Amino acid sequence: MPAESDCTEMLDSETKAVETPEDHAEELRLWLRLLTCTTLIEGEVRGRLRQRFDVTLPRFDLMAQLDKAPDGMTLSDVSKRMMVSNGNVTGLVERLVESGHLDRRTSETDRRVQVIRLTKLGRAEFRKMAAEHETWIADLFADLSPKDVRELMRLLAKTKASAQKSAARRRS
Amino acid sequence: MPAESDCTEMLDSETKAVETPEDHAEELRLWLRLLTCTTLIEGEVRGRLRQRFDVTLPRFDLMAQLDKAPDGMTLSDVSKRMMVSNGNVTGLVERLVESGHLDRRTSETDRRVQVIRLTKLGRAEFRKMAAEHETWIADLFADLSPKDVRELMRLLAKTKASAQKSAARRRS
DNA sequence: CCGAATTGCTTTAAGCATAAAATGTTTTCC
DNA sequence: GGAAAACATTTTATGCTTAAAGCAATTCGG
Repeated sequence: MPAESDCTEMLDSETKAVETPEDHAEELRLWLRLLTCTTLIEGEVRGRLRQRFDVTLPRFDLMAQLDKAPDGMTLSDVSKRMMVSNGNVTGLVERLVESGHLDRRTSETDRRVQVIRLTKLGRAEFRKMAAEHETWIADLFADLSPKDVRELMRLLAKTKASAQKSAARRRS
Repeated sequence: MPAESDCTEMLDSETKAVETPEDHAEELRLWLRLLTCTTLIEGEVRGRLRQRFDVTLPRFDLMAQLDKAPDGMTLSDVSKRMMVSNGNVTGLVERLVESGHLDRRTSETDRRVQVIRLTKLGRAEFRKMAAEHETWIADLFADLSPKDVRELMRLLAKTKASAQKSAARRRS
């Protein structure tokens, strides 16, 4: 048995007598800060999309996914990529088909599958929005140096991997 | 006129003839990664809160705010702290009062103001949830070294400041 | 004082989001 | 071939979220 658990150990959850509840306040503060940053930027982007283009963020996100897939995507693909529930996509697509931005058809080889893609209108509108959107993001991150950006990218990649591992751990 | 704008310049938005549209792909990628991380972790926390305590994340967040304010808070305070709309808080509070977790009363000095605080039940339940929640967060960030955590904190602070500045710039 | 902002909150209408159950389709595997 | 499992999507029930409009109480400027 290790004298001191100096870092992360699986043992904690398996050895019975863990006396020190351990202090995870730093991680908690980090999580709250991460959340604050995201909420702040997301709210800003949402507001600008609404003001300038009268479009919602989820609609924009969905169109962004489709813009990268000229041959279309299935609803499941979209759902995975956007990390939202299946049912959510159904409604979102419904409204975007309604407004003429999306085209939806049943796959010919598998009648369970719906393939959606941007219409000409949808693509044109998205491109316009995306160009402006990119400048907003650049402005929101304007005070970060290129080095900061690189470093953040690296640390967030590490964070993502860590979280995915933890999520997988739970599911198993 | 500077020969080359080698970094961020206000000039860009003021001098008419900016030929190069500039490449902000890095910032865009950073934003997407930030969003992915947050969504991933948030979804995980949401799921665990639901499974273990049958509580939603917004409810938990609201209780967390109140736990830090033994004398209670006004709805506006809560709304600002949580960075959500006023109307949102109204409904959340309604349901939490209903379930006996919150106590709400009209301020005696200003009858527009509603002061809410945790009930004994609310506080007890929150403390139980918070303790477990902290271990989840620790686990989700487990692969980050203490140095990584510090560095991320620093960079996110910088990011937050930058975004706030940009948001203020727009509002003015 | 008193009308005009301002403030704090609620309501409304629309849309977003989830989990879980239901529906129809295709595979799998005896 | 045919039951059972797996799959893609939709439906259902509930709750969250926003922007904008509305209401009541307070404060401000003349």
